[in-house]
Amino acid sequence: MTITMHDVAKLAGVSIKTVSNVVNDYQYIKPETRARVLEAIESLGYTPNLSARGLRSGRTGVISLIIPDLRNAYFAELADSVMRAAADEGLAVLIQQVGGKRAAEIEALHGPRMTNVDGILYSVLALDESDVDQLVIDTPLVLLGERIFNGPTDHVTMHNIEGARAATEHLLAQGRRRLVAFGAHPGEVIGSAGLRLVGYREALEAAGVEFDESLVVTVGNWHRADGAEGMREFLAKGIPFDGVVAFNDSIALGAMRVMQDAGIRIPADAAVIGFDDIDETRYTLPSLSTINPGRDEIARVAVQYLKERIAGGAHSIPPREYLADFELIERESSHAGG
Amino acid sequence: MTITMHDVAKLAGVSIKTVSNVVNDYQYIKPETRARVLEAIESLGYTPNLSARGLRSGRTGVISLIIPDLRNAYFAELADSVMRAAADEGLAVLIQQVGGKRAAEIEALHGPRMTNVDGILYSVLALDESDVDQLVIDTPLVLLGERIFNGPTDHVTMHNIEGARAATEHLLAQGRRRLVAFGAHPGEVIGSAGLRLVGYREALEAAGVEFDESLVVTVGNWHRADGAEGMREFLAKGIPFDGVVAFNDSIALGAMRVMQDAGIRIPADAAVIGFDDIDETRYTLPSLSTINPGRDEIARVAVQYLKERIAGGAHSIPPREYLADFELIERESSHAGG
DNA sequence: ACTCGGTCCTCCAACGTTGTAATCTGCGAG
DNA sequence: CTCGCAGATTACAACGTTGGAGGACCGAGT
Repeated sequence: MTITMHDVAKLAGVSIKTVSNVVNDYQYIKPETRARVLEAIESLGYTPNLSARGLRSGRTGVISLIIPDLRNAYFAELADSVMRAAADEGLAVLIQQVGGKRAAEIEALHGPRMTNVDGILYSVLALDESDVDQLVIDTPLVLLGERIFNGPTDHVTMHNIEGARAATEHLLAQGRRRLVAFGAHPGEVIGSAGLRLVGYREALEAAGVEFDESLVVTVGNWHRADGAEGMREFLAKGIPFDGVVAFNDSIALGAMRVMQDAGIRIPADAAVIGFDDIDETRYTLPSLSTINPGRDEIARVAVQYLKERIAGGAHSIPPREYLADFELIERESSHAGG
Repeated sequence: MTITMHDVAKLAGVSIKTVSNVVNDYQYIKPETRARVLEAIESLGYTPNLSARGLRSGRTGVISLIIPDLRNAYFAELADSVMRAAADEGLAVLIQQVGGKRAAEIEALHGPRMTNVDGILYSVLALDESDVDQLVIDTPLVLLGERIFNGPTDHVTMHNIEGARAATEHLLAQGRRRLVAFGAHPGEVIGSAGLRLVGYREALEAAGVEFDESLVVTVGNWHRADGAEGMREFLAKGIPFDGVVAFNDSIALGAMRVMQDAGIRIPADAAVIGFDDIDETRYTLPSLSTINPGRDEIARVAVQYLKERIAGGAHSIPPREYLADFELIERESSHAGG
């Protein structure tokens, strides 16, 4: 039923190994033979069986991308970037959603799915530095995002502290002084939330503005709904503020909506800036200023690193760290004097 | 280096076939033997090699999801729904982005990646009914979305005409009479755009409102940017209107933004309703009324159909068609008398 | 004429698993 | 005490491919 190399070989009058050589671009093949084989492949509609290839060669041409949740626009766009970068390298992407659950992340790293995959891109959310042991696996692995630095693997991420600092400075430069740090995770030091809070504090300090604990708002998950709820609770306290540094765009948008319902004008009464530059920030009312974390660059470098690990062995060279450039994107939500 | 069934078998003192039987839940195994094997698996950290399994059994446990683009929120949410449904069935999902390009869609259906996959969920965008031949493949295939009806495969989608009709009637019921049909694709009859336009016209006719060609606005791609541009061009013509039936949420949001910039109050001056119920419609200002197409149901049924095809052979039973229930979600953008 | 190195191609085994069919054990019925 | 049968396990081959090694051919250098 299915067409194999044997069929192609027979039709082309060569051995199956020659067919294999043609398919794999082996250099010593007579142009004439190559043509004959390609013609046979074409006429039979042959496609290589990737399971067999994977079994024999140990390579499947598939990499896994472990992310919390595609519903979150940031991760959807990250997945998009990764898939484009992977496609350029001839790799397919198997996405695994782990919902930010610890057990699921570990399972994804160690489960049987992994033997079917040449490498893993893992956007860490649930694990932290105490889990470094979990990262020691035979499959090449590249980490995305924060939470684990100096682990045993390559790590590609953004300049979190600097980005948050730039966002904060941007609002401070407009004379805003009571800036809400929106999206904190209490006790977290090393994750995105922790680092971005550091950048926020650095900016305040550099500007000589005193840090006010009551302006730090915790938002558990970083979805729009959580942002809306976090802002609702914060407004209920009646604490005055004139700006919001949100640690991601989704919660910024959720918060903006609640602020507007409460009659707060953006940016006149309070400026807002987010993080991630997801697509919709361009089209909201007002459009949302944000930090572009260099997602395409992150994806490209991460796939590149992974490819090198796949080619050279998971632990052939020491772990690398790459920090992509960020960019502050000024939109209506933080227009000076707006 | 890697641990195989042989290692497990040796440690447990059984044959490798028994290990295989345990792994595959074969019914006739002494509980004691099973326990011994499981213990060996555990202590060695054995995971089955899916390439080998795939080669031998013809099943990989992976299905492919072909979609245009994850950046489009609708497809990101669809992918999310599909992955959850698939995970419940023990299937992993390999997403292939084809960017709405014809060649890429065909390649995805026929390329070598397909031999590595048990079945395909294909959200049709570029192909149409003249391409039905392309759909005749050995791999089980379930179609999502419009464009191809009565093809050789199962087809799961929504009630497009009825949904669009309900959306239109909703605005008509408020006394709106000059409703823009936003997102048309000229000449397309059978795709989402074509069907939704039919629903729009049906509703007008039922209400005795004359159809006005000048209120039909073409929007090529259904991204936010295209919606913004389409509305900008439409407004430039100065044609009066009091409502917008947008054929998807993304273009509705892009359009809303442009309308607001132009000083049009929503819903006071013009009501807006979209299609898809993507997450962000809840948080925009104003929040967007929309048609929930039953995405989870579509995903669940599609995966179910596919699983049955995988179990029973791609062409074991005649093609089925399933239309999910839709729901009209009324939000601020179409509040009566708003 | 003989060797050598480069081309081009083929043979064989192996990757790790599961389908098929065969074997073996015990136990109750005849 | 044998037969039959269900339960439990195993031997063997096969899935389609590629790595490794080797063979045949050919022209050039000695």
